[in-house]
Amino acid sequence: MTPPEPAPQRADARRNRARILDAAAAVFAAHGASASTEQIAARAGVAIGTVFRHFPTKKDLLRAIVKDLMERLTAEVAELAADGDPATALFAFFDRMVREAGEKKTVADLLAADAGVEVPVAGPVQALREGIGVMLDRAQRAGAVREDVRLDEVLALLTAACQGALAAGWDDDLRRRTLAIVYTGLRPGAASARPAG
Amino acid sequence: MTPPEPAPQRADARRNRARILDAAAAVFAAHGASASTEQIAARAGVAIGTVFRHFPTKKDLLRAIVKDLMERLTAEVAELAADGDPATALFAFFDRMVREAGEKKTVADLLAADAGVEVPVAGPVQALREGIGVMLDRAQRAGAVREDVRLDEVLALLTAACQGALAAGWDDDLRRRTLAIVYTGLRPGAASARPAG
Amino acid sequence: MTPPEPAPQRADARRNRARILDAAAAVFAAHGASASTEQIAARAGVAIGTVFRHFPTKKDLLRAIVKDLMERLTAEVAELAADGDPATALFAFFDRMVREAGEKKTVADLLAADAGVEVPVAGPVQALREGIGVMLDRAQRAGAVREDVRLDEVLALLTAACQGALAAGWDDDLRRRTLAIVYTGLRPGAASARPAG
Amino acid sequence: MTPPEPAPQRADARRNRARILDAAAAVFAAHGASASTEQIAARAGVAIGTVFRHFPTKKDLLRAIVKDLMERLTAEVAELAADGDPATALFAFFDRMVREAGEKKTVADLLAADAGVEVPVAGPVQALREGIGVMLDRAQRAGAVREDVRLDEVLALLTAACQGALAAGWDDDLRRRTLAIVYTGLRPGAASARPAG
DNA sequence: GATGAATGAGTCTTCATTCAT
DNA sequence: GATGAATGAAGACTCATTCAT
Repeated sequence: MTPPEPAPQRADARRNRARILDAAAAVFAAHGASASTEQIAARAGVAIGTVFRHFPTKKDLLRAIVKDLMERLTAEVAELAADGDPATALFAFFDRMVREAGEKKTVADLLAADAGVEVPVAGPVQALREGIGVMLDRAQRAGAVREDVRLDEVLALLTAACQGALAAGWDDDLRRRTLAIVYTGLRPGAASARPAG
Repeated sequence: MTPPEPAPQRADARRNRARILDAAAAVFAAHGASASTEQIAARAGVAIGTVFRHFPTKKDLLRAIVKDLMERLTAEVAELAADGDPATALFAFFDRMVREAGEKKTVADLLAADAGVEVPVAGPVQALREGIGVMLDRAQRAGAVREDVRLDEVLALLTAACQGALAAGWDDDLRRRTLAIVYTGLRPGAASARPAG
Repeated sequence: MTPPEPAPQRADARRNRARILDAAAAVFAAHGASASTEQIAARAGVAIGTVFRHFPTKKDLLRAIVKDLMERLTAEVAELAADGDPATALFAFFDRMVREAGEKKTVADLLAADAGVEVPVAGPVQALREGIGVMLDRAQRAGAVREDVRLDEVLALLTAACQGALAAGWDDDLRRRTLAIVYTGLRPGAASARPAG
Repeated sequence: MTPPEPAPQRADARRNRARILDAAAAVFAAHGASASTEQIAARAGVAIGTVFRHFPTKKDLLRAIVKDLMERLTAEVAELAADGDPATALFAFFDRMVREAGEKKTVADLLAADAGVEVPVAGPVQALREGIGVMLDRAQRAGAVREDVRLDEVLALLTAACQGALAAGWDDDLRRRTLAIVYTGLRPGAASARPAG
């Protein structure tokens, strides 16, 4: 019936909405999805009622964060897929996401289609998937990624790296070194390590 | 005052302790660390008071599970490090852990030094770290892993893979394909993919 | 400071006031006095601030509705008491009120001097009471109601019937049959049923 | 699966359960079903958690009170229907219920199949209905109630009287006088007052 | 030692009311 | 005057932890 959060009209409301979203992202990032709504309100500098006026449910708040993120990511993907250097776009995106994951718990949580948040990942994630698919394709055509690598594995590696960075708190150096190994695994010119079983 | 869990004397107490540990592992695996203590008591078939007699705090229970697991893993590592084929032991261990992670949430949670549980990973994880270090060393000497790979990256990759498998629910095939890429990255004989920045 | 609701001057204000009153009557009738003010505002097609500008308190709103109703009823009573057939006016009024009670929760709530609303029934209800008293008097003089019936009982019966109809949702047939019994009890020519104790 | 509240075994638990039930009856009677659970806990002299341990939901508490009451009433009805004087049992029961209604809000609320409490009136109320039906039958055979009165009207009158007494707070004298009129209406030997429409 | 009832702080959510726009 | 966002005090309910039995 009513659209699910159509961005308020009044300036203060819009400002608060943004503040809450930021605060929530930060708090959830720091303490996980079980952080209390009060904390978020406090951090956003509003009363708790305001949080609930904007997001009637904690789930709604989570969803909104994820959606926000999705949109940003999808845009990035689209841009890189269209304009980026075929040989490096995929890796650049990989880098960016993993770095961000270290900061925002949500990034990783969303990639894992769980989080108990029942995100309507259907549409948005598909877009992301497709964008990455395009980058993979172009990278393979450019000879930057071996032919037998499939999208599923790339997504799995991306998820894993994000989750890992998030959970273990990789610093810049560790992230670079670790991803380097992954990239090497993706590049052509090495003996495949396909295991027997 | 009292040492941190001095294995009870009475037979039933010892039995209960074990039951609770099992139940807790299962329940936490299924519902995450936010599962209620009541649930665990129910599954263990004891009253809630009994759980708290054995583990005065939920954290203590978590810690005990982690310790248990750690000991099991350390034993495995030690065995593989001592007796396994230098060229494959590391990969075998990798496989085993990632597979298990898909089943037991705890495995991954512990690897991530977080879980909001402040596990005293200090001692136990060090043992694991050392064991893996030995395997890495032997693998490098056997020419199965390139020289410039360091223990930190291996642990990061392991953590990441476990978390990824856990969060996204990799099936056997996906796990195999994904890890194959990682292993290729670890093997010598490919152009290093060390990125500029 | 300000008199208790000095009928606004501006045309739109007056219109809004009426709309709110109507909406409130309908909403309270449907969901009881615990319905939210937001609902009323929505139904009235105004913002919530407007409701509170006209009625600074929820209680004030309730009171206003009751007052409105009271005035309407009092007018009816006055008319029936003056112009109606002495022998039937009382019963006609009875019928009307009970029927309405089935629809408007408020009618009954107000008759019961409670509703947790502390209605200042003082003045208005007195008017109603007097009107009904007149009708009772005339009915008794016309021989339509036995002599020993007092106003208190009539009011009690009226209250009871309204509440009953309201709570149990009497349909037309049930209302007719049930009130018939009451009327028979009020009519002369039957052995009194005054109980011993 | 589990029975809906099988009376606890431990003495203190049983005692608390009873206290809570009493407190709830009193508090709900005084302030209606919207009274807060805290109030009840306070009055019962227990912590709020205890109330929820015994009755996981406010509704459950309401239900339990109603059930209690139902059982008591049903027993009374059964007794009166079996052993009472056919000519007076119905009126005696009427008296008793209306008197009680003045004290316990719940009595009336339950009779009205509403209260927003979704009482499982199905079974229990049927028992009550039947018992009253028997009393009505016997009264009619004994010539104490006119033939054309049906069970529905009797129940409607009972509901109405209870609600009225409850809402308006009839004192002993008013109750007696008011019910006398109703009883007269039920007795044979008066011209029926069936209205035209 | 085991049991399970009691405790009470903490969480999400609602809603009357206030106030900036 | 109207609008609708912000406030914050309750209220229902959960759950780790304590303690009488």
